[in-house]
Amino acid sequence: MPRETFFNLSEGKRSRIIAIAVDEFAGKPYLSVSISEIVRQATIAKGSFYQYFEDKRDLYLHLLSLGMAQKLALVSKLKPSNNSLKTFDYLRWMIQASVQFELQYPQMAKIAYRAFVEEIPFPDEATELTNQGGAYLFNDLIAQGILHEDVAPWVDTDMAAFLLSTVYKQFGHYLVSRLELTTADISEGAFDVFENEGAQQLFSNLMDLLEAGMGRDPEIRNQYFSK
Amino acid sequence: MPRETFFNLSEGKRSRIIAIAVDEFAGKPYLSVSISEIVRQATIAKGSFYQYFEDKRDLYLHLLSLGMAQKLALVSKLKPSNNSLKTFDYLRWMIQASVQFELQYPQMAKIAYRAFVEEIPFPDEATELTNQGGAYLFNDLIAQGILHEDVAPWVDTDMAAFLLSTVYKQFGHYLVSRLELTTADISEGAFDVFENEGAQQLFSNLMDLLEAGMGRDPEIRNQYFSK
DNA sequence: GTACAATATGACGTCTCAGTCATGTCAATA
DNA sequence: TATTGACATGACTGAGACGTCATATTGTAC
Repeated sequence: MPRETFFNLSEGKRSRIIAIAVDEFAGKPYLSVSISEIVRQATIAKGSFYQYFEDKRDLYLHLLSLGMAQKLALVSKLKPSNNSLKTFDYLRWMIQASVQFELQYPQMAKIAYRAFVEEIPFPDEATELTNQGGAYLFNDLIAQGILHEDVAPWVDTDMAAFLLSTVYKQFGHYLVSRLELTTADISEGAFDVFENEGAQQLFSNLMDLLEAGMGRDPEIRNQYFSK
Repeated sequence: MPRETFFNLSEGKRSRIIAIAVDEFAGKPYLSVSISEIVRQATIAKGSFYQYFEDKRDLYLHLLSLGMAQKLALVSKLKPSNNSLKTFDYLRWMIQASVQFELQYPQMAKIAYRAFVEEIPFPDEATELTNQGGAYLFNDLIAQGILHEDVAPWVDTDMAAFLLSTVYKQFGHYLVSRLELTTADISEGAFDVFENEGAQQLFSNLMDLLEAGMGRDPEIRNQYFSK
């Protein structure tokens, strides 16, 4: 946790420092981010930094938790009022919301992504913060889906969860390159995946792919029961 | 390319240096790997290193190309004599071969993986070396699959290629954790995905998932043609 | 206006890094 | 034996890293 001094700072100064730090940690691996560079950009003294944060790790974990709070806020806002979606509708919503977050807060998303794929010197604390979106979420979803007969019973729950969480984590990247979105397109939340036609078509195609594979297609189901 | 001096070294010394370097680059991001540490472990002088390699980048690119050569060799060895596999059989083979490589040369696989997901200061040269396994391969595969009527025509080729290449790159990690393989299990090529029953079952389930989703299932096909 | 706490500062210590270079070693050749 | 050239060495440079600390400045309360 940042020191009290940091929270006593003026809103402007605080957010300027955070913005610069986010920029740095989104752009380089943890080990390559330099505190000296951050204080240079923020035009604060080195000593001031260490009055705000215990150390580099402290700043980094603070950014991660800020990002998670942002994501939670966005997801709550986007959550459909209709509470009992079918499995694949819910899945589609989850993926869309996650992609929307990535487009709206690309730097935060990148920091979280780095926490997954790159090594940081303290994996435990970091994964504790970012574990939203891990595979266990999808395990539940699929297990429920099988119970509700949305998902075929022959599906290996664990494997399907792997597949979904992998897609979940990577789909944002793909969508950006596929739709050739520029930073201008997506800055300031200007892009809404729930509204954009191209994005919706991609989601539909993806869900068709997944659902046709895992849905209770009569053919497959018969194969299963005939064994 | 390493300097001539390096190739004049005794086989033992050369491979010792390479093994240590592979270890380091597999264990840390590029920017965090230290030449000083490598020469320390290899008990060679700093100056000697710079007689073998131009610089850090030179060593790294050499490792990448070694890895790609290893992969190519393994894949050629594993290639089934039957040359005209159906799309999904071919896909299954590709994924299995890739996973086998990852199990047999886990460090090399990790280096290549890092080249994909982490930033390195010279992306162009690196991706040129590692571009095997990129999405364009799968684009071709699916396009051909549609032509040969193995793949449903409504499938978005590009999207499916994204899905497959993503799975392709990540499945090895998953298999290791799912089958709870230890380093002892997989060292020295002791593990053969083509023989192991648990692995084969997982591959079957994965392919069922994918094929049921993308295969020419009559139901889906009818939906497509009725539009 | 004075006293005291909170905040700001940047030079500094200590460390490690990539890369250099003058010097040393040694085997093969003449 | 003398020469030569390939290979080995590690102290050194200059840069940059994280984190500290003595000092300066600002702000608040009386």
